[in-house]
Amino acid sequence: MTSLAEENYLKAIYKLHERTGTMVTTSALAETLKVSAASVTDFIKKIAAKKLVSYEKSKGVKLTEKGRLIAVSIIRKHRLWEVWLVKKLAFKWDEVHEIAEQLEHVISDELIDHLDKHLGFPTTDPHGDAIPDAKGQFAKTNSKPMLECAEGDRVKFIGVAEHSNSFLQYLTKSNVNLGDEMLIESIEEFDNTFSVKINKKENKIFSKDVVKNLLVAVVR
Amino acid sequence: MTSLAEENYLKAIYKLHERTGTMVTTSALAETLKVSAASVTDFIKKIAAKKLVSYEKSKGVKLTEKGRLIAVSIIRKHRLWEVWLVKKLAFKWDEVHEIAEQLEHVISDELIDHLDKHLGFPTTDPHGDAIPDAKGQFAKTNSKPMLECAEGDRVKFIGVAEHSNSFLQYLTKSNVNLGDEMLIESIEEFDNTFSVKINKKENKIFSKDVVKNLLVAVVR
DNA sequence: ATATGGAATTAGGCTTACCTAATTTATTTT
DNA sequence: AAAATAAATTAGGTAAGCCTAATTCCATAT
Repeated sequence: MTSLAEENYLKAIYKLHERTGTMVTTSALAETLKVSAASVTDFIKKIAAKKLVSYEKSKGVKLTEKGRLIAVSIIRKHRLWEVWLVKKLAFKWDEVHEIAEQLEHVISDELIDHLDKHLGFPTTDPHGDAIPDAKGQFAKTNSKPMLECAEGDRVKFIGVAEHSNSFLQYLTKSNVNLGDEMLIESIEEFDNTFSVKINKKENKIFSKDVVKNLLVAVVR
Repeated sequence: MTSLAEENYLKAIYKLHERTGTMVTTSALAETLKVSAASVTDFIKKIAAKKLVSYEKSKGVKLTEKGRLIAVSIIRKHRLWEVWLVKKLAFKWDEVHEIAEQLEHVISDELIDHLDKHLGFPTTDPHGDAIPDAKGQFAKTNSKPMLECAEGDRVKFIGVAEHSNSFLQYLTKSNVNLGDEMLIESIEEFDNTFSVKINKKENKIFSKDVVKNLLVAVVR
């Protein structure tokens, strides 16, 4: 049995590790889970005893394979529910996170299998994040932040590195959508402002804060 | 805030009251919730303090209007999710209860509104139970157990009084489905065995245990 | 009116997941 | 290398929701 708290800890550890590539610290977990550091230390000991994480005292934690599989299954569920909310229930991409945070904890493999089928076995969620398969495998993508592109690159906008509502709403308001093709016409060297032509029509100016969070795949 | 335990107590109180028409006893709640009577007494005091139930010591509890509204909203969610599971995800009517028991606790009025719309505002669930509206109102039906019908009655099968998997599976196996039209050809007075013609085609024999759990509406 | 058996409540505890305050450990700065 | 600072851990506690055992309440039969 995996409790709600356990699922949330494992997911948080997974995401923090993905972001930093290092062991996950007590303070980082306390921060993301909005609990005290003391609570984290406590809890970590329990899940370490269950072999869900390996724990080096005062250094941090890492998921074991067992823990990773649970974390990935939660992420799979979260992302499938997000697809459902957007595709079938007509929610906007900035409205689905909190609801999916609840739905992801519903336990039923059959439910997830049926949902996956109902959605046509999607491989990415509404923010462009990959949906792992039932075995915990991610299809690998070749996306990178637009910030790393060069002038003249023709790219496709396939994901966001930042999931805050304000960023998502900024994109919506600017009529920038997943799947858009973008031609990078010029880059202002001084402040990394990008001048981009979208879908061969409109021209847009993106600040550095925007382009570092736009994930793109180079076309051709 | 309403906790998971609270939602389950309120729902159980609602259903037991619906069944018996009287105050709900500690032992009945302990039985349905699978907890000890002592736990029930404890918990009842807490929800009584929150004015969700009125409690007469050693006599039982009754929902207040506040408590009833919460209970009904859980039932509404449960039944809408069941419709979704059957209509959209192709589950069978005997497979949806446990999953809906989890989904019913997801909190988001917007989600339920969107789901309701996605399903075309259904008024009954896959077992024929009425789905209350967002204000907690039930459309009233004129169903009764087939046991109360007379020979020659032409009725429509619109619900089940018993939701056990074994009964649902018996009906499925017998190819008896919600919406079927049934003509009661004869009733064996001795043991209340009913002889019924279904959809003007097949003849079926139903035992008393079956006919008391088939809810029907008289046609014409 | 009283005894009795079943239902309900009280008393005292447990576990989970959290907390604050105090202490220890690790990392930087001087 | 010692001192200062930041991070992590330990100690001791809380609330929710459950438990068993002991006690009290209540309906019914005598």
